Amino acid sequence: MKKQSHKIDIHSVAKAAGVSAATVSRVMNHPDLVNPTTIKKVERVIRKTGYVRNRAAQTIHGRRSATLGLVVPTVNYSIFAELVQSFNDTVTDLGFTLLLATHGYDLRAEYQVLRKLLEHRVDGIALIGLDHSDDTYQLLISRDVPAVAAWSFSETSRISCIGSDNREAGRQAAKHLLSFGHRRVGLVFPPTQENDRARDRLEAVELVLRDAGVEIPDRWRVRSPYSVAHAKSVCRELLSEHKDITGLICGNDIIAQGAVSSAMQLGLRIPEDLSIVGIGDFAGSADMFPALSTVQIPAQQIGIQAGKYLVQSIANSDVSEIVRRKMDVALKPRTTTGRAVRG
Amino acid sequence: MKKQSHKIDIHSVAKAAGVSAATVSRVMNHPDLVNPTTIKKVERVIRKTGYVRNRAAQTIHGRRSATLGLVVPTVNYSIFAELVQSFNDTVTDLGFTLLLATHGYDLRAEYQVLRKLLEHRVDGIALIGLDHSDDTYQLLISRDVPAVAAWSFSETSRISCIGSDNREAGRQAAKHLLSFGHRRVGLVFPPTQENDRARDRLEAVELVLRDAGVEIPDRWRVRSPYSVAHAKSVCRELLSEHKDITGLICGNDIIAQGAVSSAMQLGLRIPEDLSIVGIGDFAGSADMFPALSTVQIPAQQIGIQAGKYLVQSIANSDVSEIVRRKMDVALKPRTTTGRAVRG
DNA sequence: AATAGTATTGCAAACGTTTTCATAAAATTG
DNA sequence: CAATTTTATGAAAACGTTTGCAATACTATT
Repeated sequence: MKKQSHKIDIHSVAKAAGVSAATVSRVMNHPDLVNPTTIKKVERVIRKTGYVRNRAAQTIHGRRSATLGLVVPTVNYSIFAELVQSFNDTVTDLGFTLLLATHGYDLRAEYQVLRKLLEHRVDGIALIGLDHSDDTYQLLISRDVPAVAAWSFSETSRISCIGSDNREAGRQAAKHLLSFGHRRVGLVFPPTQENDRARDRLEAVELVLRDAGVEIPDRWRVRSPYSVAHAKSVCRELLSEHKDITGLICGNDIIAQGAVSSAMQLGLRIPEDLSIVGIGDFAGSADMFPALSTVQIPAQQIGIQAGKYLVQSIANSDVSEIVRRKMDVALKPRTTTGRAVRG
Repeated sequence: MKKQSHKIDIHSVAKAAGVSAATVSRVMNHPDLVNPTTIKKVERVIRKTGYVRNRAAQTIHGRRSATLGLVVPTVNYSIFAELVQSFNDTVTDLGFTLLLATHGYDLRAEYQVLRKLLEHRVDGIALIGLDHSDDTYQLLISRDVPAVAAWSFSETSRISCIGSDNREAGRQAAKHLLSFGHRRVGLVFPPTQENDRARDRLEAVELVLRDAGVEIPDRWRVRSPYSVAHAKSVCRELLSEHKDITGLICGNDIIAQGAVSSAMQLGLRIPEDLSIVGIGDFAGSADMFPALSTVQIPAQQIGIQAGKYLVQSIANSDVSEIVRRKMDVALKPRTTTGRAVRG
């Protein structure tokens, strides 16, 4: 019904309100500089005409684009769901809009999507983890756009990071299983090449086990991408071939869910016959049955902190200084782990 | 190392390459119009200088912004995960970048985020479902931006829609339970006010049950938001107070997962003591244990189709014509449902 | 060799804002 | 009441592209 003649720009609003374009602009951006009566008048016209301001024009003028880029490996499952949600909520409240991109755990693709985000002149960038191509780091630094690596923590990161120490997460998972006396432990992890989270976790797990004198034969080490179905299938194979395994450490909770499912299907009792520990504590892990023992990574907090940090460093335009914030992991012993009875 | 002096625009590239800005522009947008030798020359300079083109300037000129807006209720859990992922993959391949916004099942908030997306001059908009505020519909129509309602299907939708018939989904879920002889059935659904998917499903379920002569007392009808923890807690209460219930129909798979979890915790055997059916078939539902019986909504297909449709109708700029595409639902009988033994 | 076409390039206007500077009106001060 | 400060507004330049038009340099045709 209110089909406009399609050229409602700031000037037509200005004309209709009997003011200049400058005033309309100020009504939207610096209302404190304009007479309250004028504001009312202009706002009524804006509402009546259905004027929607053009951020592109604003951006081009050199102002902020009011957008933030978020690059995650995937939005499948709930792996990064809490992070995306809390990051988005945080920055939305602060007036930003989210440009989301995924790369499917391919760092070459990550570089490409990052470029696209920068073409749109995002005011800041959040990435997952610290494994990125050199091109990616170059680009981030040369454009000096505020950037933050979420999810991982490292004292030597090349850019700011807000996240957890994945080594610590791996360590806690392994120690948890050891504490129940498990010595025949299987390892189900995703490929670790371009994934510092998985790599750090796995390395720490192996270290802890070795230090405890626990030897893991290669055939107890299996690969699975982050997919319940895949994990379920590789675990079924592993568990049916090696019935002496009493514990499973999984690269994340999605894999652990697959592991639990396969174990139950094989008729194994959890945790009497088999203990399973995940990493992440994704939404739902606490409430599945049996409740998943896991090492919590505070995804929601990380999202909030990353969002706030980014917005703040945009406001201060203090891009140069690197900030590193460690978010504590926490063991969440639940019902998928227990004493090794067959041990 | 390649820290630029920070003013690399199309003109500096042009100068460095010894051509005009127009030519540089054409290299990026209409390479067929420029001499291959010149292309090479320009591309080398682009690479060397690290020039990243400014989409805002392009957008402002009236060209497309190469962005698409996607508005979903939430990205928590895996409810819309597959849709977001497949939509994103599809439109990314076609050269678009995704602006994502969430509204937390609040249609007032939805209007606000929609406005923000339009400020950024997205070339198209995808929303979830058909319940939207009048303001939202007004805005969509008055700006005549290509828009599509994903997830739901209705023959009388005010805008294009690509999705499933949620009535049909509800019908199949109810009939499935009836087919096993269940007559004492609990209903666990989210609030239905601003959620046409939930409302349609619930209405259809009630209709089918009534037609079959099955009466559902009000105390067997419970509300739960889409959260495993909430669903688990309300189901525990429901099931422990009303032990004669033999079947549960859940508003979606997340609720169903909570239901399964609570039932198992209460020591109920599934499906011997209690059958549970969900709606959605989210990633993981097939692989949990017990495998969830559910009515599949082809999320991935919907995402792909919605993406393609939007891009196409942008290319043809045929905004006016409304397209409605129905995506079939499919009952996926798995192991959480079976004959009513206590019936 | 002249002509007509085609391929390649540059010039400059246009896109819709924001902001600096200038000015006019109103309020404050002595 | 004059002088000064404050408040409110407008004119116009600037932001970085794209593209219509015009011009030039080739190529093919007669």
